[in-house]
Amino acid sequence: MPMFEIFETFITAQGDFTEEDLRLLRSHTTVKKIRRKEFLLQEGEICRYKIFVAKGLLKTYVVRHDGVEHILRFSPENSWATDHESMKTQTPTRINIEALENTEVILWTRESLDESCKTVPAFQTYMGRLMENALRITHERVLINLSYTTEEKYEDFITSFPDVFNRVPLHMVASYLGVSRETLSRIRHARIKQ
Amino acid sequence: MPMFEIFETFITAQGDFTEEDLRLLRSHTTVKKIRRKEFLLQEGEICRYKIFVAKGLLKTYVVRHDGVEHILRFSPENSWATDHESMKTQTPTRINIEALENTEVILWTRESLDESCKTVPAFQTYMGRLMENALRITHERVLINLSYTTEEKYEDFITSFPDVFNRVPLHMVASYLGVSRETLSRIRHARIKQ
DNA sequence: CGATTCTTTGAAAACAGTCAATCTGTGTGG
DNA sequence: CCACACAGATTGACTGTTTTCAAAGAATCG
Repeated sequence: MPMFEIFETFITAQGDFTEEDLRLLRSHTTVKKIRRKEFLLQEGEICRYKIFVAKGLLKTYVVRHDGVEHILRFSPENSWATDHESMKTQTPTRINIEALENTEVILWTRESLDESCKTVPAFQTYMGRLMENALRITHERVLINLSYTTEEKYEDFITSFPDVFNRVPLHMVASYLGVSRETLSRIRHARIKQ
Repeated sequence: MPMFEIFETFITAQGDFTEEDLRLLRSHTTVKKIRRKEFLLQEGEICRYKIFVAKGLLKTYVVRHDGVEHILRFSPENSWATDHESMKTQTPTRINIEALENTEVILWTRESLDESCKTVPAFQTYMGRLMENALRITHERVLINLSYTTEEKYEDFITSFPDVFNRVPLHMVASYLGVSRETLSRIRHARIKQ
């Protein structure tokens, strides 16, 4: 399926979009294919795009002073990635967005995103819901960080993101959960034996 | 200063509000005084209000099955509290909102909030910014949870929320950070000796 | 195959949680 | 004013978990 049609199928399920809406959205975006290990955003840059993943998988992460990576988010197909703050305030980002697989994305610049929201009200509504969801999920993640044991976090990840779980190496799950790869390996081992 | 005027002063600094806007907002809200240890929301209820704190201090927290409390947020004056999800979907909440001091609040119901957004565009704009900020702060908190040592989390709390820090007992800071009160006590002790 | 990348394992050390006892400060009522 | 209760903070001893480091074992890819 052509890349933009994937997006059309997705967005049509999220709200009431007319043919004209879809045409407008298409005119505001560019599509891009990137290969595994390529970056869509790197620390120090100003974030230029809001990214829709039509196919493939992205990881959003920060690198600490000592070189340790912390994964903030995985974005598989039909999900989004960006640094909202850097894009909005035009300040350098601390985050990196990298493809874990060969990936096809649809890109909005700040201007074209504004334009899309202005000319396609259903898109603006969807963007609002997207932000609400992001906030809900992030709140949930804070709560999980505070109150779950490492085993529970691991369980939760598997059930919450099964599609991601079986496409990424274990050490990235560990990075997402905030534990060492060794610990997660041992937890998985103990779990399997049950 | 009368309670609603505190809100007027605050909101006027956040956007362009006319006298008429402020009159409309006032007509959509109710004000309330609650005493220390009283609740504005309890687990199992459906959240009825979006809360602006004009004076005092609220804590938002969940209670785990084993009775352990996890504080999600402190809301001192000029900040907000609610369970957005429960309010939007009219489902029972898992969270509690309790006053840590005698507190004065301004309340919007779901209907009056919609009405305020519809009739006062500057208010809707502000609500959008409020959500963006909430998301930014929550993302930052996830990152802190993942990458900071307990000492660093404690430091960060002091500098990020100095006003809250010196109004709440240490064990609540511990609950917010996700460590035991004993550990935080020892960390503080070690810190003071430097 | 050779080179990465990823995972596992063991042992030691660092860290945090738990439990129990004590200490401190605050405010209340007699 | 004192005694007491109460909430909060601290401390020590112990336990349990996680990290770290080092080495070795799979698995994958060009």
